[in-house]
Amino acid sequence: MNSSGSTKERILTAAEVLFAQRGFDGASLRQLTAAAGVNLAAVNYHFGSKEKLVEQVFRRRLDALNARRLSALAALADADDTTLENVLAAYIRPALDLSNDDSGSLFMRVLARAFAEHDDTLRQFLSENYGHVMRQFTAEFARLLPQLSKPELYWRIDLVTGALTHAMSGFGMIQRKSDVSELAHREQTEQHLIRFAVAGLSHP
Amino acid sequence: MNSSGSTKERILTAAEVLFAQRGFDGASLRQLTAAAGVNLAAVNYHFGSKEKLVEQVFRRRLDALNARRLSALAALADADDTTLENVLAAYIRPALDLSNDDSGSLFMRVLARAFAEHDDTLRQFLSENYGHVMRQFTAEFARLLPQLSKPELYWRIDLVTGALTHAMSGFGMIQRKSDVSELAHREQTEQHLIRFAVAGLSHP
DNA sequence: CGTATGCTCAAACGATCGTTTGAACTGCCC
DNA sequence: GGGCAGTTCAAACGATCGTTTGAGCATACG
Repeated sequence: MNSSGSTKERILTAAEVLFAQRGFDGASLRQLTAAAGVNLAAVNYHFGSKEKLVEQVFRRRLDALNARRLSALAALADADDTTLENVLAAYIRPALDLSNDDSGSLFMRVLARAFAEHDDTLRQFLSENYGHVMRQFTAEFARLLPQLSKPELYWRIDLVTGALTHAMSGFGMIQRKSDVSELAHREQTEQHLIRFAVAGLSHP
Repeated sequence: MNSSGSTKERILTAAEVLFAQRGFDGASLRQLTAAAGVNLAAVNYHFGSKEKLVEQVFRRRLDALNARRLSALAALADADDTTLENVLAAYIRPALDLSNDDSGSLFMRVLARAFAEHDDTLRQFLSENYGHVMRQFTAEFARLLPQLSKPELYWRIDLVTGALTHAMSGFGMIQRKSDVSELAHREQTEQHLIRFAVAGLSHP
């Protein structure tokens, strides 16, 4: 049982863990509130419903994640340094940083689950609130890869997104070896993802 | 309500549709048996439990899918024609063919859901029954890409798997245009996936 | 001190879940 | 026709779900 922070924060943190482990439907409010060390009724009191709790779990992480992505992208434009590698890094690095945060590490899995569940309500929420981020990065890719037709570019971005979502949510078999530091592993991971994405986006 | 085939077949087909739409937990036996036009108790009578029904849904499709993948790979070896493109086609084409089958088209989504759900029971079942297929293809990739270290190769296969799973389960935004035939669209898709995978696997 | 406000609590609500039961129905062999 | 194995059926079981309720507790303000 978690016992630090406010009731709301404890619920959000416990929800993130349990949603990642068992899914949105699979994690019950009784398990969740027990893990958070709060009363069952606290969820409906503070969030209104389970569905609104799910939204808040996304908001807490995605607001920070996408703000960092956009500011990293803006920093590249300011420095006149918008190479394909750098734009990809602006997209990938904030997500990998999140994986370092002990409680945030599970969030990418929650996100991947949301994609897999095809829940229209959730997809619409994500599209409405964070679609502009993807649109901004897509525009940058289009500028950097002018030789690609629109459909061709969308195809490649779609495939790269699939690969990154898969990898960052920890589906794969790649695990950190004990003789590699956490920092070194993250930088290795970042380099793998970026080089793969560059190849996938810009191949002839 | 479906009304063709035996009770078992009707249940399996309805289950595939509903599992793809609502997930394994989200689809109830009552919805499922109503859609199949059979009695609620028929699932437990014919399959023993809901969990065993899930296994059978996978078995029915994966047995055929992986047999076709392996025979396509064997055909390449016989013809002495094991290029990277051809090996990837042997893996991808049977899955895309499945997407054409009206009732099979949802199965790749079911498979992607299974990945996302991180269910240990299901993952173990898939690994035990179909792990040898992935191992055989991995060995072929290792032979065709001798310049890559083992970890490097695994990284790339992992990322390619993510991209293909994502794309083939229809997560992406790519839809067939009305002025493109179904056959032409599938061949375009296949070419996109193969060229992307070749780039991701063999980039310098 | 009194009371208003924000929060927590145990308990209960109705709904829905997977599963089980025992009777009814089917087609086939003796 | 009588009996039998295979299958279908409506009904019920206990468990668990999200949500609601109303009493109780805390803290701050007049």
